[in-house]
Amino acid sequence: MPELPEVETVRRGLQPAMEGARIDSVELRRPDLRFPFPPNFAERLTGGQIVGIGRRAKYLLLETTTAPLLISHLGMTGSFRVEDSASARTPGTFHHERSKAEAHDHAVFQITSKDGTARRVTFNDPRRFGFMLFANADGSHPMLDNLGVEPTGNALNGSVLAGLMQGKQAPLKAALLDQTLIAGLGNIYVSEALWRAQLSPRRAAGTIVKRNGAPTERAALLADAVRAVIDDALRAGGSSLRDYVHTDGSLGYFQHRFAVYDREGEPCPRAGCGGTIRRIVQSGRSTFYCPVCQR
DNA sequence: ATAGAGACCTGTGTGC
DNA sequence: TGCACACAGGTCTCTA
Repeated sequence: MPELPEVETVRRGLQPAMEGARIDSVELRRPDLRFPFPPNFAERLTGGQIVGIGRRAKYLLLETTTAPLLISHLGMTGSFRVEDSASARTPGTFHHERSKAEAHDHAVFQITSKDGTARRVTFNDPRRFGFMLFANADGSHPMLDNLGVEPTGNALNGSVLAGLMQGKQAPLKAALLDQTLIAGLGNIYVSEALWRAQLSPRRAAGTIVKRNGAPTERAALLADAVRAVIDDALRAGGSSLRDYVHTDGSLGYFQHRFAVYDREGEPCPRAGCGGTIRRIVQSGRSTFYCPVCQR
């Protein structure tokens, strides 16, 4: 489920329940996700208080009073859901429904929110590409060390983007997915941003930079497009394709506004373009674009 | 250094 | 209905 807008939506869903909460217990239903849970994971968290929940790129960061900074990634299919403990197991729920919902619940946090409500926060992840790790005592971790600029706020502009792309032979698609350059874009929003900027995903990344390293008009347009698509998706609560996004089980709705993603064969939505959306594979992953208006 | 392929996992949809 | 295959919001590791 997760590119930056989805992860940030999850963070915002967890925050009211978790910030300031006490951790009463942590139950792990298997020893590992993508990586093994750290030693004494549950013990180190239990009894602590959650100071805050943050995000860097696609990583969720949970600060507690008893354990090192908790770094969590949702992988492809990870999700959190928050339930009041009292109503978590609704009487009358059919057995098969429950077992389906709980089939891949791997970690369960029992907490008492600062309003006094007992809640259950459950991490579910069918493919187990997600993980939870502890950072070093100083909050550093190799996974966080080489992350690029956030595509939110005004950190990313034409000149910054030009600096990142200068000299790169890789296609724009691959460069935009590189988390060490820009941190948070994924397969959907790269396709969408390139459509908005009318740039071909196959174009060599370095071609949006002038010889002297200055940004071209294309670089400025692309930087704006990246920020705009992330911002729009955030305001729509992210995109829900196969898994729920929100911690209360509700869906994001940005998927209804995709211009090109998963729209192979459909007409390009750009007024007057007349092109047909095409799907190609770049470094093993689908890219969607309009070959007529994206150059 | 840099670009691409393969690997990690499970579920779902498609076509025969 | 079964079965094989392709594909899925990510990213780490290995190879040229």
